[in-house]
Amino acid sequence: MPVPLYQAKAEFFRTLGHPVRIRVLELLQEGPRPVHELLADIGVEASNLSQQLAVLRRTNLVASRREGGAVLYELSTPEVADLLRAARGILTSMLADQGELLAELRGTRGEERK
Amino acid sequence: MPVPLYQAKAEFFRTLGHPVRIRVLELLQEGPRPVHELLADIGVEASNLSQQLAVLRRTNLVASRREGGAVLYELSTPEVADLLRAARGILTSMLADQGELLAELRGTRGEERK
DNA sequence: TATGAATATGAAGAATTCTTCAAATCGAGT
DNA sequence: ACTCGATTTGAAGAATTCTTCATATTCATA
Repeated sequence: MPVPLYQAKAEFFRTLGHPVRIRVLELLQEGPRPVHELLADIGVEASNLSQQLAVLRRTNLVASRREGGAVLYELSTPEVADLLRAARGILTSMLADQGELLAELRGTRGEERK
Repeated sequence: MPVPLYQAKAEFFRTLGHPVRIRVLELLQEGPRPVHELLADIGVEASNLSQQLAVLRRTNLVASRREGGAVLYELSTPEVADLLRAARGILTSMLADQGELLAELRGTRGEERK
């Protein structure tokens, strides 16, 4: 039983534990996209997005290449889609059960915490 | 497109972003287990494990019930297994690619950090 | 080569999460 | 009721992660 693997797994999940990073990954599922486009879709400061992209790059979840004036990002492996799908499955079934954030699922907007 | 859902997803992944919590989930895949047994398998302080179990409980990833003198924990949904499997898939393929932590995968033990 | 748009980087304070310690709770058995 | 083992809780400082600001790069084009 590989011991420090748990550490690696935890780090991996922690990488996904940020709303901007999640959005980026979901957007990239549809194919490569330039930063300025991500920037437009997700509404955060450019430097903030860049920081999050850097995190995703470090962990090799995404890769970037320059295309003319812009930088394109893409998923480094399509398997990420599987993961996101699995997560979506659990989340919706859990939310359905507890029914707590169901409103959110329907787009009600709001900002509760715990 | 549900907006604050990204927040919920991020929180969900962050919940998985801790080595002890990952181990607990993996152990629970094999079925319900009493705390003292988890405690023996994972080598941490009782109060630490308890804190992590509390986190998993809050997010409804696990459920607990009392069985005589001990408290049993179990996954609240077996779908968690899918998620962990998907993560394992990505991780191993990524590690294989970069080959960086491959040694760990084989049980070589060690403690490097970037 | 100078200018500008796009993107990245470094650093600092704010916010969040971890770990640990001490103390509380809950039953079981006496 | 009392005590013991098992588990949880609250709190505080340490450690990590976020956000933001200022500045740096990089390339394209004038």
